[in-house]
Amino acid sequence: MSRAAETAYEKIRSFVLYGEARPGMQLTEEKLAEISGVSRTPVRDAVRRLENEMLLVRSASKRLSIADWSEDEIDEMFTLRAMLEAHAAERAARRIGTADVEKLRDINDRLKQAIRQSRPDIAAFLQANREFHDLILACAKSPRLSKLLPALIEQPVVHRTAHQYSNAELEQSAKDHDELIAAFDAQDSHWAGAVMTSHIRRAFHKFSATARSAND
Amino acid sequence: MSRAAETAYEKIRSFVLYGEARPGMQLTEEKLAEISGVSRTPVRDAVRRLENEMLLVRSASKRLSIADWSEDEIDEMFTLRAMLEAHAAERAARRIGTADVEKLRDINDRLKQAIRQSRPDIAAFLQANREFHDLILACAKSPRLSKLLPALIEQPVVHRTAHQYSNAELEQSAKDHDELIAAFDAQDSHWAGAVMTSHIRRAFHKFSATARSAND
DNA sequence: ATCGCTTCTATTGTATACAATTCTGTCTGG
DNA sequence: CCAGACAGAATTGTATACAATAGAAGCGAT
Repeated sequence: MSRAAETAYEKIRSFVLYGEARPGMQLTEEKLAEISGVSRTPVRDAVRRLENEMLLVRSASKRLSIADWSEDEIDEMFTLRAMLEAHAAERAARRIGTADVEKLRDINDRLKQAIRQSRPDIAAFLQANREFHDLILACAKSPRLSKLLPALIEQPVVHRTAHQYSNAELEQSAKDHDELIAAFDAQDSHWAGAVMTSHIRRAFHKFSATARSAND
Repeated sequence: MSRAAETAYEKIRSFVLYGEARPGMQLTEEKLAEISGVSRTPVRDAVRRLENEMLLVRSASKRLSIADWSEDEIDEMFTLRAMLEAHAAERAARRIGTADVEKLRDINDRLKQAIRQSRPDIAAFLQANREFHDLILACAKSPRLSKLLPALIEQPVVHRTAHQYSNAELEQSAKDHDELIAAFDAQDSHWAGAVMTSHIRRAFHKFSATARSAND
């Protein structure tokens, strides 16, 4: 994807995630072209990608709208993500080298710095967290997994969850990462997988709890 | 995807799977347009889909070629597929109704018919097998899973495996399906998941064995 | 002869015009 | 007042021409 298609992708994506877009909202290719400042051709390209990530949905007959996930779908998303990220951690544990373990340590240090302040820097936390998980995925060396997982990590959900975290919960995340690093050091794939599973499933329940209270 | 894009998809797909295409072979959008008899625009569309299914790969700089999976990638594919199909079976076991269980029985009866002949009809076996697994996936009622799984069930691999099956192995497949149906009847998700796991992993080892002997 | 530069060619990316489809609102007959 | 059909508008799909970019070939200097 070159310049135009790539910028279209990014603009549309941030419009959907951080802009004034609302779930279920209808869109047209032309509007999106306007937003991203390119013609419809690269827009269609970007839209295909976003459809695959299931951020956009093509309604009954080809009309585009912004995805609106049911509670069951979000549960399922977390479950699948837990399965696949645990699997990624297991693979990574068998393949990772000391250099990459060091990198993970560095990233997690930055993550700790971000949260150990009078007011935790959630953006920096999310950034470091993302890098951490991405590096593990890279160490798993599975093209397939790398293609599948992004479709399960929906930024709106991740964001919303992180912004609800208490200090203790942020610390727990950092501790999970420490333990993952320990498991990688020991090249213990079972351990790594188990830590990753509980790491994700804790996030899941945090998310559910806040979603529930928001709906009351 | 309407007419042109859809026909392009199908033509390219069958060219890749059953045509004179070879793994690693380079392709150009124009050649594909020629093959499918439409212009490059819908071809690009189809190519995107096939890239997502990882049947086509975009090499370093945007050049297209036919995917060529390493042994490790195929292992990984089976492992992921086993995880996700087992999960689908578990979900289905909790949601399936008697009508759909009946349908599964019918499909599996057709499958048995196909293999219980002097010369088993592998095409009919594959067809019924596919319907069986598709119906389970539908009963799992998870849009996400439905999007993810197809990227893991590569037809070349499935085909190659099925054509190597002995009569006993074909029968074992049918028996697995019978047991899945029993698990669904009992709404026992653990049972269903376990049967599915072993069903897929057996296929995996059959595939590996024949692949290994073919390489000697 | 080889390395690096330049030019040319092949291939992919983008814009635009037009065709096909689907949606919306209005009108007519009952 | 409602159902169904029709006309018009909006939206998506396709083809084509052209632009940008990557790859290959040729050329000369050392």
